[in-house]
Order: sequence, then structure tokens, then C-alpha cells
Amino acid sequence: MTTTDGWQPVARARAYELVVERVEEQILAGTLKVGDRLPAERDLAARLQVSRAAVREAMRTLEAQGVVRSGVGSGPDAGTVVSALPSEALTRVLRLHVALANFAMADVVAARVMLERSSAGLAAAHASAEALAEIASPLEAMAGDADRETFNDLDTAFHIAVAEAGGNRLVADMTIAIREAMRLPILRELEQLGERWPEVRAALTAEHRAIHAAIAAGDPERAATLMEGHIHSSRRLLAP
Amino acid sequence: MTTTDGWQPVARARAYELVVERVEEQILAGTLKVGDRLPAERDLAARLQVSRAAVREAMRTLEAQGVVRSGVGSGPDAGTVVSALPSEALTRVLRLHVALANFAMADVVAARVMLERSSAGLAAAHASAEALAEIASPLEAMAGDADRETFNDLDTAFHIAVAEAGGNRLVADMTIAIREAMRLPILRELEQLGERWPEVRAALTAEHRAIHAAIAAGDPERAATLMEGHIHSSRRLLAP
DNA sequence: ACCTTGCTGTGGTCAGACCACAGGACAGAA
DNA sequence: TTCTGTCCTGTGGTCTGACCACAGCAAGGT
Repeated sequence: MTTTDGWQPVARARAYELVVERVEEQILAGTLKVGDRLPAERDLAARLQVSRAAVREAMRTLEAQGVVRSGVGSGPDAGTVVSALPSEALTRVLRLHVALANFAMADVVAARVMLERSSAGLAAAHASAEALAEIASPLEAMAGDADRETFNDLDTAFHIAVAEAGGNRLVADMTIAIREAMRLPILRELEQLGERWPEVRAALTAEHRAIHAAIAAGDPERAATLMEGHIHSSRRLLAP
Repeated sequence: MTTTDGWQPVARARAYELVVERVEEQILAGTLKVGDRLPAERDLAARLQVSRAAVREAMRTLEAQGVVRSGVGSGPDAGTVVSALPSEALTRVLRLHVALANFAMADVVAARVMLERSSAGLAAAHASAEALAEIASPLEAMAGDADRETFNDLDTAFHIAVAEAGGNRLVADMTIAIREAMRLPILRELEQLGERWPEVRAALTAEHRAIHAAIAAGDPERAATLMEGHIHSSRRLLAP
């Protein structure tokens, strides 16, 4: 052997990855800003000396990252446009992996507690009147005789509204993603409740109201504590 | 007008989106698990009655989401395999959007504090001897006269080790993604420090050691508080 | 027992064609 | 003039069919 090591090149990149890099460079350099249109796929392919297929695969990657959006036809919405859709991208990724990775339920609950404690506290500190109304709205609908699926959707809406009210986009997105990923598993649990369903519904509804009250009262510590208690108690109520 | 509204169909999906959906369905249903191989692209195209190009664009989307990995040739690493690479995917998304300032820096810092407080607390409660060694290892290397880039990499390794030691996979993945996404921005800040660099390095190193000590001592509250203080103080030291 | 060789199946790439769509330009009708 | 329909153009979306590079494997020769 002429050398011992240090030779680990080069994993040559695939064409579409090079295209992705070029576009990201332009974005990071500020040459491409949100709202700008990329060259047409055929143009870009010609300029970068790759096939249109490679360009399109790159676009799919960027689209999945929430960086561009493609539209057909002509006019302002046509073509491939640089956009800022971080929440959508983040939510898609997290949601899938929560479903895919079988994270231990305890881990997911711990993560939810951490995130939603924070959200509830922030919401109590910052929530505007409109944000409060958004939080209250699902509560009213839940008061009726909602069935399990409706109840679950409204519960999701409640938690999302609290997260949004906190005002931290990143925390809200993570919260939303995890709650969305839990939507089906939780529905399954609701369906297995049997005769305990009315009792559970009443208990959860009461906890929601208390959380809303604490946020409306502007009491962060209380809101956070109630939210943590709510998540734990719903686990206790729903777990098999 | 015959109707006032309620007509908002239908945005018919693009072929590759349908392919993505089919694959995701299988994953959510548990039919496809991590490690399983998808049918070959040509097969899948035939089965779903779409072109191979559509299948490939779908694969790029799933790849960007960290859900599959493609390899050429034959053997166990060949073909398209379902995998779970959440931190990589999250990092890619966050890195770009942080650079584009689609997430406010204050929000990112707040999220980091929340996540790493939690990680540090968990680590203090759970860390095994090996995990503690993993945390200590970058600290020793940092003690020397590391340059800025090396220091930054070791700092990243330290925070990742703490996150891993917490034992909560979900929290760790999110923590890792955020810290990795901050890697370049932080390096830029380190490079702009000028003569303050030795002083900053000393301060951060001391904080790291204190955090490690608290974790080793099994004091969750203290570890969490120190970690929060560390993140805030490093912000103060590095921010322009 | 050990190489060499070629076969096979995989993703990666390409060229070229056609489709659906949305807007704009233009000619004709009111 | 104003409106209305028609055609044209450029965009992304889709498909076909071909070829390449690669990694393993099995058959064959040494």
C-alpha cells in the first residue's frame, strides 16, 4: 500500500444534487430572494448543462424543503418561485418521522409536555384578543355532543391555537407536527374507551377550560402547569 | 351566480404527489418499516401506472424528508430503502430557513433553550457512564488551543452528546437539528470576534465544564439552569 | 483454492416528445 | 369605444425509451 489512509474521496454527487446546491448558493448569497422566479426548467437545464429531469428532481427536493413552489400556466403564480414555507416543510418531516420511528410513547409525551408548557406560558404572556378567540372557538364547539372524531379534531385545534398564540413560530411548528402525528393514535384510543367516553370527554373539556382561563388571565406559570397536568392526565385517561 | 360559494375544488394532485402519498400510506400503516426495500423504480412505476420519472421525483421528495435512501449497484445497500434520518432532514430544512431569516433568531434561541434545558435535565437524571464519557470527550479536546472551526465542531459535539445522553430520541433529534443548523452562523460569529476570541473561548469552556459536572453529579435542576445560562451567555458573547 | 470474467439488476442520466394550463395579444362584434 | 371570443405563447407536468455506472454474484478457467 502506498499510503495508509487519508484517501476517502469522493462520493461524487448526483446531478440533481448539484442543481440543488447551485440554487441554494444563490439563495444564501442573496441573489435569489423570496418571491423571485427561477429560470424556466428548460432554461436552467441548458445553463447548468444537465437534463431537464435532473432539474426537476432538484425542484422536488427544494419543494420538500419549503424553499420553492411551482405553478403551471402563465402569470405571477406560474413558474418556479422562491418561497418561504418553513412550517409546512417542518411539519411534514416531523409528522412522518413521529409515525415512522416508533418513538416511545413516553418520549413523545415528554416532548409534548416540554413544548406545550412553553407554548402555554408564552400564550399567557402574549396572547392577543384574536388569539384568545382562536383558542376559545374549539372549546365552544366541544361543549356540544361532539362524537369522538370531531372531539379529537377540536382538541387538535385547541392545542394548535395555544401553540400559535405563543408567538414562537418554531416552537409552534414543532408542537403542531407532533400533535398532528398523534391525531390518529389518539382517535384509536378514544374509540376504545367504551362507556367511559362521556366521563373522559367531560374531564378533558374541563381541563381545556381551565387552561383557557389561565391564559386569558395572563398567568403563565399557572397556564404551563395546567397544560402539563392536562397532557399527563389525558395519557392516564386514554392509555389502555 | 348560481351558488354563493362552497366551490373550492379541486387542485388535482400531480402524479409524483400521488406516489408520495402511496408510499406514506404504507409507512403509516406499518406495511413498510425502517430497513425495508421499496420495489425497484421500474416496478413501482408499472404497479402505480405512472412513469418512472414520476416515481423518481417522488423518491427525491421522500429523500429530502429523510424517509428513504437510494443506493445503486446490488447487495444490501442497493435499491431504495426506507430509513429514518429525521435529524438530517430537519437540519437541512432549518439551516436554509434560518439563513433566510424565516425563523426569527430570538425564536430559535428560545427553542434551543427549551430543548436543551430539557435534555440537560434528562441527562443528569439518566446518563450512563458511557454517555458521560461522550460528553466529556469534546471538553478535553477543547481545552487545547483549538482554532475557531475546531472549537465550533467540538461545541456542537458537546451539545449533541448531552442531547443523546438525555435518552429521549425525539427531543435529541430536534436538538441536534437546531444546533447543526446553527453551526455555520455561529462559526461566522466566532470569526468576527477578533481579539476577544481567547476570552470567549475560556468563558464558554468553563460553562461547559460546569454543565458536565452538574450532569455527572446527577443534579437535573442545576444542569438545566446552567445550560440555559450557557446558551444565553453565549448569545451575549457572540451576538454582534 | 484462487482469480477472472461476464451477467444481472439497481439507480442515475439523458433526449425528445406531447399535454394542460393561464395569461396576453389580437381581431371581430356590439 | 368596449366587450368578447380566439389563438398564440411559455410554463410546469408527464411519458417513453434508451444508455450509463455500479456492485454483487456465479460460472468458468487457472
